[in-house]
Amino acid sequence: MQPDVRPGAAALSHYTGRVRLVIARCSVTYEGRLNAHLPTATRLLMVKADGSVLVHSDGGSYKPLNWMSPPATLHVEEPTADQAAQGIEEVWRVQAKKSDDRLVVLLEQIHSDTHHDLGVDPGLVKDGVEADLQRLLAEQITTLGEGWTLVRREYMTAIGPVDILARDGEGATVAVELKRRGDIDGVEQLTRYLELMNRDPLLAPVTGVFAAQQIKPQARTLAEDRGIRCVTLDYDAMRGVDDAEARLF
Amino acid sequence: MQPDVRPGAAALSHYTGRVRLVIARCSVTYEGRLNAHLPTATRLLMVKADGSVLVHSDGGSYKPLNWMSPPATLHVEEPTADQAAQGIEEVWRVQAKKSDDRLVVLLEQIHSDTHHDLGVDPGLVKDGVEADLQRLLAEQITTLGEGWTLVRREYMTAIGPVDILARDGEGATVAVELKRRGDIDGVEQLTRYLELMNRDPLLAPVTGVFAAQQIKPQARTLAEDRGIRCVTLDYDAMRGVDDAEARLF
DNA sequence: CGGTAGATCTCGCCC
DNA sequence: GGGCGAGGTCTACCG
Repeated sequence: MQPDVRPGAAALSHYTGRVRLVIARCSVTYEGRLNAHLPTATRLLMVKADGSVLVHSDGGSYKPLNWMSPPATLHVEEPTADQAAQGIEEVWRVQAKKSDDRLVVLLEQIHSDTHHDLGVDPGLVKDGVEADLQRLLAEQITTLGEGWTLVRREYMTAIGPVDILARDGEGATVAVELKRRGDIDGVEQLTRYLELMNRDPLLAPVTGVFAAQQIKPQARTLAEDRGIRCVTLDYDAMRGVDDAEARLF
Repeated sequence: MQPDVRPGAAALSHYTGRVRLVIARCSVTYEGRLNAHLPTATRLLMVKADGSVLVHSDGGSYKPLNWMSPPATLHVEEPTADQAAQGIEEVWRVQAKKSDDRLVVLLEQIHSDTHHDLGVDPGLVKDGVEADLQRLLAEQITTLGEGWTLVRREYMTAIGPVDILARDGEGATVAVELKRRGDIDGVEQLTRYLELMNRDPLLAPVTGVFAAQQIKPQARTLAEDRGIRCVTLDYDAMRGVDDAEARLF
């Protein structure tokens, strides 16, 4: 297996500052693309070196209840007399640098406040995303039929790139749209490409193949109604072939 | 302004357990829908009461470098002799309960390990999402033209709900698709609705309006090519009208 | 439970 | 920087 190591993968993680963790009873207000408010409760506040702030509760998923995206600046203020009378100990104003989005945190009881050095992160190495599927299918294009040949991957058109352009056993042109999960959007996308390419007398006629690890029934129905062939791909099997071929060299 | 308080908003945050925060030098491997690996570095590990684990670096945005979604179970193991020889102090195996997704964390140096009680979170109150825009446009349907009237919001069809169904000044039926940001997907969505509705002799002819706070050039081109009118909405102005009307009562 | 569509989407790429 | 597409999308809603 060849992991898809992208040089940019680590580029966003090169901050070398410190992370600040605060456990506090607080209320939080976001004003920007929408308005969002969190009533007072005890939460985890994470402040990263780029000024971004994450407000987490115990539960939910990886998405914070409320947050400010980087780059941003955190200003810590003393409470006003009124705020102090309500038990507020600190006021955080987090201002986005590239918009007027802002996050205000009113901290009532600070249970814990720590800083930690994390250093540079080497970043994530991924394998098995659509790009890997595309590489494998391009290498194993005869999966789609005997005598098929690859024209090219990412064939550019005026409205975007066709995942794979190929020729079938009779030499006819085929546009292949590839998805991990095939749903209606992918069929629409392929349909737009086919309409455009079939208007080009140098390319027409072009037929379509919708290939995915899993194709939803509604997407299959729509595709077949439009004369688009649906193919379910077995990623593990394709990867197995890839590994077997690699061992030959 | 009437905030859109959804009773379900807090439903996911009712866990009353503790959050565990660990700062440690570690490597992380995820195996599931794809494979993803993090080489050794110092990171923040967050373990929530539902067994979910978040691996954060200092930087990026709110998305963790790697994670396990709830519900999951965390098993903490002693290192094998080999692992101990490599300096590994603890092995975490995080297993998803509803799939065979798993996350393995090898902890080499644990700098900090704390637990915190957060309690129940009341959840987020939002205002300004598509639902709010839809309510405002339905109330101010004459924004789209003199003499226009509302038929109904969320008009159900066989393939999904049309955001707003209205009649223009001449009494002709109009389907309105509403977006905060209008791109090509929204045009495709409206096109599917229009095709379906225009096959129904009781409804046809139905024309389309694509309304959004911002419409991307490619989406506008596609829409106008299909005879769909594009309207840019001013949410602040619409909210201002709403507030002014509210003050009359 | 599955399907659809929204999101302060985030993230990465290409122009 | 904008546009576009993918995502371990996540999340809410509706059948």
